[in-house]
Amino acid sequence: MGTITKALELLGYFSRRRPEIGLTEFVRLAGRDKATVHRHLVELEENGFLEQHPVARTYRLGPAILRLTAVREATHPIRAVFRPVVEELARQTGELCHASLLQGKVLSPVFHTDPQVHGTQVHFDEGEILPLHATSSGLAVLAFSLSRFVDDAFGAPLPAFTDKTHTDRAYLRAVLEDTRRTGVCRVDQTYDSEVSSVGGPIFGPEGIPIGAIAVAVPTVRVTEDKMNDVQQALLATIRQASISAGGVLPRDFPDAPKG
Amino acid sequence: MGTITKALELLGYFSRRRPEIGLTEFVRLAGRDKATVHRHLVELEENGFLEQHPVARTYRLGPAILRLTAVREATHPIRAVFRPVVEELARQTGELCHASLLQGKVLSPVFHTDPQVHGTQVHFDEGEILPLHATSSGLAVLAFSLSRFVDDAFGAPLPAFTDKTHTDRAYLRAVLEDTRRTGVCRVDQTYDSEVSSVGGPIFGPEGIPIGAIAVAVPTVRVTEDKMNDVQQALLATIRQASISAGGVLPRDFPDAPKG
DNA sequence: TTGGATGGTTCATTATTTGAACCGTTGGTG
DNA sequence: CACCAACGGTTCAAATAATGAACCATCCAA
Repeated sequence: MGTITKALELLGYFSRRRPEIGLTEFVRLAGRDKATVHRHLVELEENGFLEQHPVARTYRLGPAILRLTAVREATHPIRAVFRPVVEELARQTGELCHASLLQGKVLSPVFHTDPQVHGTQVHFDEGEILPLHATSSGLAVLAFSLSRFVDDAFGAPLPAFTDKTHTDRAYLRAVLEDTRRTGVCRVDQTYDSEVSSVGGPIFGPEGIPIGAIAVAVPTVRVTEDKMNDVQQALLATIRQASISAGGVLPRDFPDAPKG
Repeated sequence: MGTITKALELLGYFSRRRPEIGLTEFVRLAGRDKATVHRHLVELEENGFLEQHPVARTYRLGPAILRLTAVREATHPIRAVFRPVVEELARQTGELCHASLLQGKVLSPVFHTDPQVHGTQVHFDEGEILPLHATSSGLAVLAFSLSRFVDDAFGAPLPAFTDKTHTDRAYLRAVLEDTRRTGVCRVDQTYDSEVSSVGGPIFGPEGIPIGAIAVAVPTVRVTEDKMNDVQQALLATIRQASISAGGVLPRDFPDAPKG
């Protein structure tokens, strides 16, 4: 494994639950020698990707990350596009909604919001990369991707995240078929216990998915009527977000039924 | 120079003016062999820091940047803190305002806004790392930093950016003295021709600057009255932004005069 | 006072990176 | 239509950087 990859993976250990990490904890997480990890941390810090607390000596994500996001948003304002439509979807559905971008063969969350109208809330950690096969977002992306991409994705190991994660490829391909018919994918506790979700793809300029938007519903609030409402709202959101992002929907993408 | 640094520096070549970069242009910018640069780009892409356009083959900043920003903001929401105060300052002053965070011995811009009330506007590129000695933001940070930090900063070469950039250290130390007295630093075309600016420090929890906010004014609009108004507004903004960011002002920080 | 946990450093050894040389594709020009 | 320039991409022997075992310093709890 390349040295660059080893260093960048250190950045991926941060999360809402783990905003600051010390050297020894990094060593545990990375499984590498302390001297090696230390040198990577110093070099990331020298380049602004980390900053070290002067007293506690723990590290956190640094200003270069923020600066590069500002650069990216200045020219491809995808977060600015996602925010209003995801916030409106959250308002309509009353549930946590999140948007993510395709990163190789995983999804990288870029924005989420929870309207906080209920006593219980889905926990969402924006640092958590999402698998394709075990999430509604991921399956929605696969459903509208090229065959080669799907073959590659299914060619890799498919870990189980809950005891309801589907790993049978024939079954998953049938789910993709169904998603193509309806435009969105519905899953039940395949990634998180006690959470169901409905996800739909966001299309890029070539009519191929570049990301996804999903609505997460605690199973205690799942009813058939509610999930149908969520699905309708999501179909409209997908359309709007894709167009706002400069994308085009495939010609056979299902229309949202009127009403 | 470490391999990690070489790779991360590639990310720094992106800007509003240069949102997408091809392999050959990277080679020119980095001054390294094509095979080396290509391997670094591939490894950055594999980790989500870059994505490659499938047709044009150019690279742009990738989703991992956005995800890590979401993680950082979830726990240290500095951009969320800066945005309202910088937008209000821009509304009050009618000029481009920007906030940046200290990154080693440079400033890394994280948010800027232009109220666009005038026909002419200052160009601002959020990818551009700002030097300390040649900007009002930088000098404001230095004025309230520890002596050792200032000595280190002045111990490095001090490049000139315009023919009005001050590089005489005694002169610059006098500017720092004046800034400590007034709380903010005023400069005239030291970094950009035709642009003057007033900058002030943002303080962290230890009462030491962690960044800065500045107002940039095209020299055609500079009057003594306007710059005094800008200075007053900025003093209030610095105080508010520091407190909102969980910082404390040094006990001898000058009060904004009443009125 | 001692021991454990943490952050940090050194340098011989090992692994990775490097870049000169090469290949393929595309588009413009004569 | 052929050629050339510009660009993206690959290979592998040689060179360089990275690695990690062993060590040191500090702090805090028992």
